[in-house]
Amino acid sequence: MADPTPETSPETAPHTLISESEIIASRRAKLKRFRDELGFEPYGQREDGLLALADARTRFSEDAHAAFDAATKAAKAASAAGSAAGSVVDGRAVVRVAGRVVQHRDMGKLVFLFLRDATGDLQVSISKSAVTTNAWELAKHADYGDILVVEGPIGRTNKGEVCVWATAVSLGTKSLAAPPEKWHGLTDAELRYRRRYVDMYANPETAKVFAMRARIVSRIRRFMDARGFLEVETPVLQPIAGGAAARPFTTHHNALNMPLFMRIAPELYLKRCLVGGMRKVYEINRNFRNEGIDRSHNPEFTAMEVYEAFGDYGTMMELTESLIHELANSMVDERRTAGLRAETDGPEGGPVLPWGELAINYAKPFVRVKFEDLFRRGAGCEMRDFKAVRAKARELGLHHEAKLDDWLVVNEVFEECAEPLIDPCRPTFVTDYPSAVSPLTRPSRSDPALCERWDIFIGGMEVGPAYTELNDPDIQLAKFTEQLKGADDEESTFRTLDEDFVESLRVGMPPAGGLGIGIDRLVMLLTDSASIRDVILFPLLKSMAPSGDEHHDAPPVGKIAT
RNA sequence: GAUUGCGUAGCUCAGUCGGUAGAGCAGCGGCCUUUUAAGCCGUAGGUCCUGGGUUCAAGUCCCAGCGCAAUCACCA
Repeated sequence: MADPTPETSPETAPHTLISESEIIASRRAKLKRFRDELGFEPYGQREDGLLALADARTRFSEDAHAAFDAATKAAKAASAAGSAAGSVVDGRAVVRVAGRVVQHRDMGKLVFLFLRDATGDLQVSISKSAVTTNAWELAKHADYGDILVVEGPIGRTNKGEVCVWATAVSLGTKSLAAPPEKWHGLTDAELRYRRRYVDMYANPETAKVFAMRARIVSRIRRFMDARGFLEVETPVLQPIAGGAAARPFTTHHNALNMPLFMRIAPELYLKRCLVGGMRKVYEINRNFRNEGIDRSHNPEFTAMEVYEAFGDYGTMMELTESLIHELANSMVDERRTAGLRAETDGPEGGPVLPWGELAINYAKPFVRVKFEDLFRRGAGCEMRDFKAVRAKARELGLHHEAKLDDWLVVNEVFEECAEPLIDPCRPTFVTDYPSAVSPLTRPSRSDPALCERWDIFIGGMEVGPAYTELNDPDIQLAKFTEQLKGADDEESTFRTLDEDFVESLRVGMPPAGGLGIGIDRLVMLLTDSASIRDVILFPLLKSMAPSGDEHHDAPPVGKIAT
C-alpha cells in the first residue's frame, strides 16, 4: 500500500458518514503519533514465527522462571554488597505473540496488558527499562482494541501471573473504534449480531461456539466419508424450487433472462445423483426459505441431506442415531476438557449434555414411537376415526378444521396433542407418518395409509426427517399434481411441476433411504445455545432504516453488474 | 402477523410523583515498577430511538412509527 497522501489525510478527513466521537478522534491522533513520531506502521506487516497465545503459555517453564528469578535476586544482592555481579543466565523461552489489547494497566514505569486471540488471553508486562523508548510510548498509550506484536521471555509476575516480559513491542493494527465495556463485554443482543466482529473478541464464548460448530461439521463429514458417502454439490440457484413445501426467495439471471429460485432443499437433485448411479451421496449446504424468523428459524440455514441406494428409512435411522450419539460423545469430551458440565453416566449410559434447563441424554438406543401410538396417547382417539379426530380438533379450537382434508386434521391434532408428549430429554424417532402428509415418501406396503418416514425430535425441536424414498414415477407424478391442485394463487407463482425430476424417476432411481438434518439446530443442541442466531455467524436482521429515505430498498439501477 | 417488554454518553446501566441529564468503565490531563474489573486526583462527553400530542414544564404521560427481545401464530 502506498502512503496516504497528505491532502486526503485519513486522520482529519474520514470519508465515512459515521460521526466521529472524541474517543475516535483521540485514536486517530494516536495513530498519527505512532506512525509519525514513533515510527510504527499502524496497519502492521507480515509477522513470521508468531505463537498462538495458548501455545505461548505452554512454553512457560516453572524451573526456568525460578532459576532466573533466583539468579536475578542474587545478582541484585551482590551488586548491593558491592561485589561484581556475574551475568545472569536466562533460560526462559522467548516467544513472539500478537493479540488484541483487552486490558491495560499503567503503573507508571511498568505497564501490564492482556492480549487476546482466538485461543485465549495472555498477559504482557512491559518495563520501561526493558524496551526502546518508542516501544515504551507505544505500550503506554495503546488503546483497548489495538493489536500488538510482542516478543520476550515468558515468566511470571510477583503475583504469579504467567506473562511475556516484553523486550520488543510493535503495532499490529491500530483500532479506530470505541471498544465495548471491558468487564460486561457486549451484551446487547442486537449489537452482538450486528457487530459480530466485536462480539467475537469481546465475548470469548461466542468465538468458542463457532469453533465447536466447525469441529462438529468436520466430524460429520468424517463420519459420512468413513461410511463411504460421496459429498456432492448441487444447485443453489434452481429454475424450480422443489423438495419441500416452503416459500422460496426469487432471483433472476440477466444473461439468460430467466427467473431463478434459491433452493429450499437439495432433495430432487441428490435423487438425480442416485439415478445417475451414485450409490451413497450427501450434501452439507445452505437452504433458503422465505419465511418467519425465530429462535429456531433463520431464512438461510445449513442442512445435510443423505441418500443411500438400496437403503430405507431404517438404514437412515441407524445412521442418524450413530452420528448424533458419536457427536454427543465428542462434545462430552470437549466440555470435560474445558471444565464444563457433561456426563457419560446417565441412567441409560449417557452421554448427557445440558441444553438450557434440560439435560439431554443421547444414550443409544434413542426412543422410538409410532406416530399412530403417540397420536392415540395424545388425542385420546384413533387417528383413523376421522369423526373423533375432527371433534378433537374443534375442541382444541382449530377452527379451520372443516376446510382441511382428513389427514391434515390428523396432522394438526398430532402436533397439538401428541408432540408435547415427547420427552425433550431423549432423542426420539416418531415413525410411520400418514402417507397423505408426505408426498415424497414411499407408502408402506403393509398399510398404504402410512408411509416409511420418521422425524427425529430432540429438546422439543424437529431436527430432521427421513424417508424410504418414493421412486415410482407414476405415483410421484400423481402426488405432485394433487399438491399443485391445492396451491393458492400465491403459491402457484413459485410452485411448478418438476417434470425433469419425474423423468429421472422414469429412467429409474434405485430404492433408497434419504435423510435431512438441520445442522444449525443440531449445533444448538450440542453447544447449549438457545437461539439459532447464536450458531450462525451473521444472522439476518432487519437493516437499519436510513433516516428520511423511504426508497432505500430500491436497488441502485445500473450499479449492480459492473 | 398478534401481544408484552425494552430503546438514556462509545459500552454497561440508574433516573422516584411530570420540575436543572446521572454513575461505573472507556476517553483526555496528572501520579504510581508487580497489576488481576488495579488505584488516586482532575476533566470532558447527551438527537434521552424517530415524529406528533397533552402540559407553564416531558427521558418520564398519550398516539403513531422504527429497531431488538420474549411468547404466540405461520413454517408438511
